[in-house]
Amino acid sequence: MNLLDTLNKEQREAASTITGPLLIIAGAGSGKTRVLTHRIAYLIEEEAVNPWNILAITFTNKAAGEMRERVDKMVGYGSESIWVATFHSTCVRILRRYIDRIGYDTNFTIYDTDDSKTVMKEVCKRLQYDPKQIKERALLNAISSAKNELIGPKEFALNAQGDLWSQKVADAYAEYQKTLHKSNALDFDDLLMLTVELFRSCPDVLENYQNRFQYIMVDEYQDTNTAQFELIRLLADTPEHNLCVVGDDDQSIYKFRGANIHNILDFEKTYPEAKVVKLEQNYRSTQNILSAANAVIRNNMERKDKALWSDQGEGDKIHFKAFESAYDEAEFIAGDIARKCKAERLKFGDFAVLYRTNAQSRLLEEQFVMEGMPYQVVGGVNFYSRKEIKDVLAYLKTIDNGLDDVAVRRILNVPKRGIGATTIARVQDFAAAKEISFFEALLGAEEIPGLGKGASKLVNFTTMIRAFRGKMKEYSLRELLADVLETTGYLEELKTSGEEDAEDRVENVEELVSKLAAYEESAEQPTLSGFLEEVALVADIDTVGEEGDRTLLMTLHAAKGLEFEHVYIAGMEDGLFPGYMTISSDDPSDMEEERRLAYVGITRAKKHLTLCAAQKRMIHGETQYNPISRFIREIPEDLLDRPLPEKKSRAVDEFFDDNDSLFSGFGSRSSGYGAEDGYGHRTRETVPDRAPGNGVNYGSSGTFTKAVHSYNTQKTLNGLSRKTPESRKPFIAKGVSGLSKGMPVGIKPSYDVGDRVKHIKYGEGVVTALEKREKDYQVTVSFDEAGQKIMYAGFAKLQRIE
DNA sequence: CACAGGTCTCTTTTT
DNA sequence: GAGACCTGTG
Repeated sequence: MNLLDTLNKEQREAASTITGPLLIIAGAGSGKTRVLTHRIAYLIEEEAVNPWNILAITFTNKAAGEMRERVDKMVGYGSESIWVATFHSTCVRILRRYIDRIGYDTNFTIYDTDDSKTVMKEVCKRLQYDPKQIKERALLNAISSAKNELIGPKEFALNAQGDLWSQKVADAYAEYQKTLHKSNALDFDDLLMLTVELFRSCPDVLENYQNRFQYIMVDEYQDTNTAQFELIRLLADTPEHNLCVVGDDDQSIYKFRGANIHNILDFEKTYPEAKVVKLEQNYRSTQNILSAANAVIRNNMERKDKALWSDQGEGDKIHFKAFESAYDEAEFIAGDIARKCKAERLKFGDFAVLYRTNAQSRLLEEQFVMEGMPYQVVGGVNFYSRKEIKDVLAYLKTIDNGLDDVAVRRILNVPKRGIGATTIARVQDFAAAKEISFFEALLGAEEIPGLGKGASKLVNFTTMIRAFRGKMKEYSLRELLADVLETTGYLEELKTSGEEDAEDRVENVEELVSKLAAYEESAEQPTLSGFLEEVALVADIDTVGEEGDRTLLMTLHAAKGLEFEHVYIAGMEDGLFPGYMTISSDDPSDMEEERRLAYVGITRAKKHLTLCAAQKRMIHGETQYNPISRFIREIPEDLLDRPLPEKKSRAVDEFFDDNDSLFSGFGSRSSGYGAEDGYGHRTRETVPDRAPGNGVNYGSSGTFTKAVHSYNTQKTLNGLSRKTPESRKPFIAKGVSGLSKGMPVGIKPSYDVGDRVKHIKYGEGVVTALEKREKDYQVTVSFDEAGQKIMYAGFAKLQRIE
């Protein structure tokens, strides 16, 4: 049997075209990964290509891992020598070997966004920039874009002439880069830019890799930026141009990160001899879902014409639900999934909830906990950017590379060693004057003038670090980390800090310990540097495994490449999705990008798609009233299971003209609203409370999940009473800060003074007071563990217990 | 030097 | 609503 027999005609053509440039336009769900893996197998088995000569590049580690796994299954011997990696890790591997050719040390560390920010703060201080006028963030964004466009500090300065802001950026860029270089550190963008620089300035190195990578494949090509484009172009700059890129221009959603959709749109201009194959048959979704996706994406101008089709039949209509509030929306989604799982014996893992912004996960998460359902939030705060993890890693980095100033300074006084700001400033000045690193300055603490007794504290610190370094030879990595946690007293301080989430933090540190242990076991030659490097390049999506039956909650961005039987998209409102920034942008391509995101979201669903909108929700502490998303209105009505409320475009202040039809954008006849369809106000009492005590996700089987935050309503109270700032944004209800008109008074809770109640976060306690307030009941509870708390009944969601 | 409390801003998306 | 930042106090 032929290797390619199971492919359709187009797929087969794509997989068997092996010489010259090849562009595969692969619509969502068209079997792209299948084609890539078959192509690799075909190269090796039919064309006798040496696996060693194959390079396959992806964006995420997860994608790389999956590809590797699938290729392994198809290709017997030799598949391990295929180079399958992400852009960033590919660059790291190359730079570790050759970066000394362009003036860096091969033992460089990688700075994440947080670290970059710390450096930039420093730079701004040095350049005496007014933090009110010049934001680090803006500078970093400008520098990042420059790097993505392969513009180095010198070239940037040349271009900046005559423009005041650009000149400020140019100075900061130069200084920033100098600081990084001194710390022997590279940021994410450097990895790409410097690899290109290396190739350009060292033709022998480039040639070496060109010889090795005779067959190059790039996945998700629509998301490449200029640096990535150039990197690939250089590698494929051989007489044969054996370059195969796969992508879908309709799924280009990373413009904010420098992705240039023209890389894929203009592929044929770069390589006039290129062959193009379009994969339009979709094997994932029903026709109704595809028709909806097609209808939405058709509104974009900048795209290659194509239309997905399926032979799986029409399937269900698209479900549309509108709710009064974001709270109702979340309640419905969690309840609906719970109900379906129970009634139809479906698995939680068959469901995913997608949203535009990470902030939306909170309400959903709360509801999932209420329902006692297993779930995992993907994204949000990356595991490796959590404070406690960064602290511990900073110790390891300091031990590994003393030049990493950011790491050293991070932990110098963590846990507290009585080393304050003045001392640090003196060390800093000394280091700057002597042109040595911060750590080197610490080593010579006695020579630093004006330190007084502070000097001995610094000596204690450096002695400790040097002791760790000394022990590295005899220690395993695990032992080293255990020693660090013990000797520094970090874990001890964390445990006794009394902070509310101390427990979660300790768990996270323990998680890190097991990650290190796992690394040490699986790596061929485990080293501290190796571990730190691996850790620097993981994305949150990478940690989503197959195992465990739980519903995934994530942003639309994170969902790219995934598929689920049931998909819910929450927050389909103009102002949120498409976002406010997009709506007010004068660049039409911004809206196109947003629309592509909608397309990505819709095409994640295999069988059932539910689109949700809420007429009001809190954003940045303000209550916003948003109309239904234009993307929903772009879907033909006959594909939806219910008619949309009439669209009206009335001015914002007219919202409040009459109380009866307050939210005209949603249709005053209230058709389609949750309350009357029986789902919108699904009561909490109907589902047994299986919620775990402290937000640990039921059944999440070892994968890291974000802990549920407390909803301490003391803060809410402040939030509500705060004056709503004068706002220029559209769709924001001016002057309404939740407490004023139209808000119903909370229903008297089911518990009373003297009852025992249970709170998600604080555990059990006794109600000591219950008072009616303007908007809600204020309840005071004396918790067994957490002490007395005052909260609003509507928010606290207390459960009465016997 | 450490900590508590207040103010301000903010991201939309992330390797 | 939360984090970063600033300020005043012990």
